Formats: sequence, structure tokens, C-alpha cells
Amino acid sequence: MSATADATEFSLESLGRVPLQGRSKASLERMLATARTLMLERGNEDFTLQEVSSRGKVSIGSIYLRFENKDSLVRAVLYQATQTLAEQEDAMLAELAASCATLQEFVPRYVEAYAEVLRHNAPLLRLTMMRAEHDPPISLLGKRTANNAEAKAVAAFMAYRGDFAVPDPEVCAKAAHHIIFATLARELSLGSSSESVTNYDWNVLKRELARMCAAYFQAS
Amino acid sequence: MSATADATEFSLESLGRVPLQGRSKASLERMLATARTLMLERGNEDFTLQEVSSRGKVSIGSIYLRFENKDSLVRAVLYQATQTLAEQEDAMLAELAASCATLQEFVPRYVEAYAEVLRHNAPLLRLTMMRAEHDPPISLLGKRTANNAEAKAVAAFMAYRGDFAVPDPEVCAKAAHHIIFATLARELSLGSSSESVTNYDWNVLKRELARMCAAYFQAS
Amino acid sequence: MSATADATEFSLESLGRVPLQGRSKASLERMLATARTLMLERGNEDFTLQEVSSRGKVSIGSIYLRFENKDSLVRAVLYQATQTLAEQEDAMLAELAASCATLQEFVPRYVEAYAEVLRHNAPLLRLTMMRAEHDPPISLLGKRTANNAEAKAVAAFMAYRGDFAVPDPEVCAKAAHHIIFATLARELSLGSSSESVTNYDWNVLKRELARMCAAYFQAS
Amino acid sequence: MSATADATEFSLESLGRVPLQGRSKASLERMLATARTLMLERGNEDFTLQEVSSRGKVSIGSIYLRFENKDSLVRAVLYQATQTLAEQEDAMLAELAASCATLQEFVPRYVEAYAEVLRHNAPLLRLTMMRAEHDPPISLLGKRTANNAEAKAVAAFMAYRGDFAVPDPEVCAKAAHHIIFATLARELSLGSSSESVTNYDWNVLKRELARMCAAYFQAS
DNA sequence: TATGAATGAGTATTCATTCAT
DNA sequence: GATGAATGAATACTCATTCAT
Repeated sequence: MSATADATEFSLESLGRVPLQGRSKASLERMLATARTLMLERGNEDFTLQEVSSRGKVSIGSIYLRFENKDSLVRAVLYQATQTLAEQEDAMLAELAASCATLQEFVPRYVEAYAEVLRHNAPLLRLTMMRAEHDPPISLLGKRTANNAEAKAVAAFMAYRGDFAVPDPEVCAKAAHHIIFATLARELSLGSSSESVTNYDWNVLKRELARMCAAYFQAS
Repeated sequence: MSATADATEFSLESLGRVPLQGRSKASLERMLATARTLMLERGNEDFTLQEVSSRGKVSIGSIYLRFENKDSLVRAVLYQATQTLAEQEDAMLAELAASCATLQEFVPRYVEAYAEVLRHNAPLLRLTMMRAEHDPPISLLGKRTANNAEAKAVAAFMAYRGDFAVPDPEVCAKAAHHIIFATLARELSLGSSSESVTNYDWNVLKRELARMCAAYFQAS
Repeated sequence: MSATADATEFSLESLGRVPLQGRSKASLERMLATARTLMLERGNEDFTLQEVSSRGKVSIGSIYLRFENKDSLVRAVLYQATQTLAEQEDAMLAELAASCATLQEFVPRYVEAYAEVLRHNAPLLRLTMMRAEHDPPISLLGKRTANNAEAKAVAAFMAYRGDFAVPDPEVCAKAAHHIIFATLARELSLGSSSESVTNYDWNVLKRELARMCAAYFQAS
Repeated sequence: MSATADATEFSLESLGRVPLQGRSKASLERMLATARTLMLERGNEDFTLQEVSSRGKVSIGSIYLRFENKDSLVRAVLYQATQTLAEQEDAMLAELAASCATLQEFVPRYVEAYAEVLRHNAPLLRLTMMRAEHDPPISLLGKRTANNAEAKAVAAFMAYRGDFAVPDPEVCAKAAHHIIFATLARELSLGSSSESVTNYDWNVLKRELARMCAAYFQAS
């Protein structure tokens, strides 16, 4: 299942207006990059189109030529970020699949690797999740992305089906993925600037999460 | 550890301006109730003071008599919500402690009861967590509340110390609390209006979470 | 002509509301003193009645019991300041009259002494003159005060009538007073906080002003 | 010394935002003219931007496109007024220089002409002087303007150096300029709407001022 | 009398969006 | 297509004044 599976529905073309080439494309990329930079700098969507215009060397008119309104621009940035996250998940899972022989080896490395992927993408992921609360298109994007991530994670676990002691490995793998994602995301505050919101030790958390999953999978 | 432990530092008196009685108190309560209602209705803090004034039958001036600015009013609403949540956690833990004989009995009932408490308080808890990202006083409130909740949860688990098979029950109890809270919170989207952000079945999640914790505590 | 000649028309009683005694009088004085302090601190009338209330330990209600409105309070402060200035002018002229034998001796000492009186009273005098622009009662007060000051100054000069070389000493004395007052006032910016608005040397100005008047009076 | 000597530092471009042409320029001029009209009508800066917007047929946004804030607009009006005054002083001095043969002829005509220039510009000059009290940029503008005016006046007097009887004509010219300006300004109340604040006869004042200066310059 | 809590009209400023060029 | 100047609705906050107690 590819990270770009939903490209048609959520493509820039669907969020923006037209396929572009050359100068126009470069200009579109400057808009997106500038908007993303501003969102990362401020941790929210409170940038102005004037700022995008001046910092990104794009005219206000150009922005409205590509995007229906400001929301549309923000959505495009979040869509790109979501794509990136999915691609990194894919790569991470592919690498682990190639290098882990057993479930016992896989579980802690998965927690560790997933934690780093999420940490890296946390700021925009957090904005995506916040926006999903009141923005149906982003909510839909979030659900699809989450479902894809779940499917991919479960498939990765199932490669080690024989190592599960429980009678229902799919159910457990699915639950484990949910729990791992939720815990890591929460501890990252999904974007908290510097320090964690809680002070719970990040390494301890990863270790115990792995330990908990291992016990869960081995319970008879 | 009482739910009101931080009352001095985060009391309405410290957030607002004065202790009140009678009509004044009623008026203050109308402001807070109206602001809370608006925040719940919209899922964010984008209400206007005009709205609080007209819907709450309080003059704009009265609001500024009690609160330094709009932020201060929002903080007071979140503070109250945090208090309420802590009180419900206290009550929930007290009741479980009185009625569960073993850890095996306690774990699933704790997950279930905590899930319901969080679900009930999710909308404002979500706003609190969002605001904590950029509002230091609320960030501090959130950290203290989280620490208190952790301490209370660990203590509750430790009442069943003898039932743990692991050599380090405190560490496991702490991790379990973090993981349970994070998972439940995420699944609730901490305030998602109607349906869950993910479509993962809420009852399955609760069941598996309990199962996972049980396995974790029994691992040798 | 006494400095209190206009007391009836501009008395506190006329500006405020009632004659007072004891506690009430003390409270009235606190209002006035606080308002004056605030006006001096800020160099304008932009204080609030809340500030007068809290700093002066007077209730808002009390203020409205003594004064019709804020303007009325401000006028009372300016009236008092005007009284004080007039009294200091009186004292200054009396002293000079007693100690100067000739016009030649009087002129420079008058310029010097008047300069110091104005410097001392400049901040509130400036507020009075500014307010006179758009506040008829204060404009009237200003005119009467100016007329009184003129009459007193001319009388002082006329004590040395025999020392004038010009054929029209009254005309010259009157003009000299106008010119001295205007020049000193302007150079003081009538209340400019610290430094003069212009950088023209204050001592040179006083010396030349005296020299000019002396020449003027001696011209044939 | 030209009236536009400070143009670089205090130009509209420095106070506002951009150089303009055509429609934009017309709109900028409407803003300034409307603000100036309102300031003259009321004798102070208490106009609202809504008023400028509706009376001047400019949108609020346009104002903020040209000026950082309301203060900036007010400063621009005062700057223009200061420019105008300086230009009229230049013209007046040039004309007198061309038509007066002697100091005796020059002095009364200078007082007369300067009085008329000040009378004409009094309302905005008064606002400039009031604002200078608490607004550093305007204070600086005022000081520079005053220094320029002094230099120009002294130069004009010095054209008649041979006609001075005093040993220090520069010192006297400088003092005379200060005294003439201060006296005229005060008598005009620098902006008093209709009548003078004092009731001293304006023509008498001008005559005696000239007489005084003449005597001063001729004193040996 | 005296208090001070309550009132609400009034205003500078921001910024997404439009549209004349 | 491309530009960026112009628009104006929307909103937090202040403070003189009132009036219930």
C-alpha cells in the first residue's frame, strides 16, 4: 500500500487549482514553502498572506490564482506534510522488515524507529490533528492516513505471525499500533516546541512501551 | 493528594481579580458559564466578548472587572475544567479502590472508568492541551495536573503491589498510566465533537488496553 | 489688587458643589492633591478617576459628590494652581518693590525673579493655557489672571515712573510685561518636562531681555 | 538656508511608507487634507480614523497602507504644516531683504510680516508645539525648525550689521528673534480659535515690539 | 451621605479578499 | 495571466458616569 495512494483525492491539484510548469511551478513551491516555514516558526496557522507574499516573493494575486482561499493553502501544506510522513513510515517499515528476524527483535526497534519518525514530523502533524477537529477535508485526510498507517503497521507485524503466542495476532497488532502511536504522539505533544509537555522520560517510555507490547504478544 | 492541591496558585482569584459574593458571584459565574458554553459549541476559543456579554447578560465592563483580558477569562474556564476532571479522577479511584479485590479485577475496570471520565471531559481537556502549547500558565497547570494524576494512578496500582509479577511494579504502573492516558486521549481526539477521529472501535480499544496492561504486569 | 480677587467666581465652591468641613474637607483635598500629582506626573489630563480613587483613598462616588464631572475636577486643580501663581507673583513684586531703588536696578531683578516664579509653576500653567484653548471657563480664568498680572506688573513699574525716559511709560511698561511674560513662558515651553524646547541659553535670554527693556525704557 | 533642508529626515516618505503617483497620491492627499481639516476644526488631535475615512473618501485600510498608525498620520500633517511655515518665512525674509534699505526700516516691517505669517499658521503650529511636549519625533522637528528659523532671522538682521549701535549685533539679533517669536506666538495663543487669549491690542503689541527692538539695537 | 460595582458607547488596528490595471 | 493597492468588517479594551446598597 503506497504512501501516495490517495494522491488523486488530495493532490495539490485538487486543493489548488491547476497543473503548472516552470516559473509557475516554482512560484507555487515558494508559496507552499513559505507558508510551511511560517507555520513551523509560529506553531500555528496565524500567518498572513502578506507575509507569504513578501517573504516568498509571490504576489497576493498569485496565491489566489492557485488557491481558493487561505484555508486551501494551509490544507495544501498539511497535505504535503502528511505525504512526507507516510513516505517516511514506508521507508522505516521496509528497512525494519529487511533487518529484523524475529518479533522480539522487531518490536523494540519498531517503537524506536516510529518514535523518531513521529518526532521529526511532529510540528506539522500536530497542526494537522488540530485542524482536523473542525476542518472536514483535513479530518478525512487524517482518517485515511491513520487507516493506511494502521494497515501498514499490522502487515509489518504479521510478517512475524508465527512468533505471536496469542490466539488473535491481528487484533493484538492493531491494538498495539494504536497504543504505540497514541503514546508516542502524546508524549511528543505532537509538536510541543522544545520540551515534552509531561516530564516523563522519553527513553524509559520507549523501553516500557516495547516491553509492554512484547508481554502482550506473548500472553497466552 | 487532593484535586484541589493547586487551588492557591491557580484559583480563580489568582486568574481573575477578586473574591465575590451574591450578585457579583452570580455574574462571574454567568461569564464563565457563557464562555465555556461558547468554547464547547465552537471547539475553540474564537468567541467574542460581545457574545459573552449578550448571551451571558453581563456587561463588557463587568468582564474586565473580573478578568484582566480575554486570555484570562479563557484560562479561568480551563482551570475550572481541570479542577473538575481532577475531582472526577479522585472519585473514580476511590470507588475502584473500595470495590476491587485484585489487580486482575482492577485493571480492566480502571481502564473502563478512566475512559469514561476522559470522554466526559474531553472537549475542554483538548482545549487545555492545545493552549498549553503556547500559553505558559496553562502549560504549567497541565504539567501539574498530569503529575498529580500520575501520582494518584500509581498509588492506586500500588495498592495491589502483591499481585504484580514484574520485579519493578512502580515503573510498570507509571508506564501503564502514561500509555493508558495517551491512548484514551488520542482515541477521543481529546474533544473530537462527535465521532472518533479514527474509526477504531472504542470498546475493542478499552478491552485490548486492559489486556495489554495485564500481560505487562504479569510478565516475569 | 489681591491674588484672590476672583475667589468668588472661581472658588472651589463654584467649581465643585458644597462647602465642607472636617473629614469631607480632607477627602476633597486628597482628590485635588491626587489629581494634581497625576497631572504633573503625566504632563497632561489623561488620568482616570479610578486612579484618583485608588491613589487618593477616595471613592468614585465621593468625587461625583464634589464635582459634576471629571472636567470640573481638572478645572479645580488648575484654579488652585492659578491662585498659587498669583500669590507668588504678589510676594515677588512686594519684595522687589521694597528692595529696588531705581528702575535700572528693578528691571533685571524683575526679569530674574519672574522667570523663577514661572519656572516653578510652569507645568500646571502650561496645562491651564492648553485647556484655555477649548474650555471657556478656564479661558476666562486665564484672561482674568493675565489681566491681574499685567495690572500688578505695570503698577510695579510705575513706582519708578520718574526713571523712564520715554514719554509714555505706562504703554511701555505694559508692553514690557507682555513681552517678558511671553518670552519666558515660551522658553520654558510652559512646562516642558526637563530641557527647554529650544536650546537657547536661559541665562543669556534673561540678561538680554533685561537689556532690551532697559534700552526700551530709556529710548527718547 | 532652505526651508526644505530637513526634507530627507522628515519627509512624508519617512513618516508614511511609500512614494506614490496618480490615484494613490490623490488618496494620500485626501487623507492628509481630511486629517488636517479635522484637526483645525477641533483644535486638537481628537478625530477618529472613521471620520477621516468617511469624510475623505478613503478606506481605513488605505490609511494603514500609508501610515503605520494614527500618530504617524498626525505627524505627517504637522510636518507639512511646518514645511509650509518655513517656506512662508523664507519668502517673507526674501521680500523684506529686497525692499528694506536700513535696519530702521526693516525692524517694524519684519515684526509686522512675521506676525502675519505666524497668525496664518498659528493653529497647526500650536498643535505642533503641544505634541512636541510628549512626542520625540515632533520635538526634534520643532527644535530643528526653530533653529533654522533663528539662523535665517539672524542672517536677515545681519544684512544691516552696519546699522547696529551695540557692540554685539549677533547676540542682539538672536535675542530679538527669540523675543519677537515668543511674544507673537503667545499673543496668538498659537492657535486660539477666534479672539486672542489676552485682550492686549495686537497692533499696539506689534508697534511696541518693533520700538523695543529698535531701542535695543541702538543702545550704546 | 458614601460606596464602588456595573455599564456600554466608542476606537485603533488587522487581514482575508477583490479587482482595476 | 499577474500584480498589489484598496477595501471594510470585525474585535479587544478603556473609562466616565450611574445607581443600588
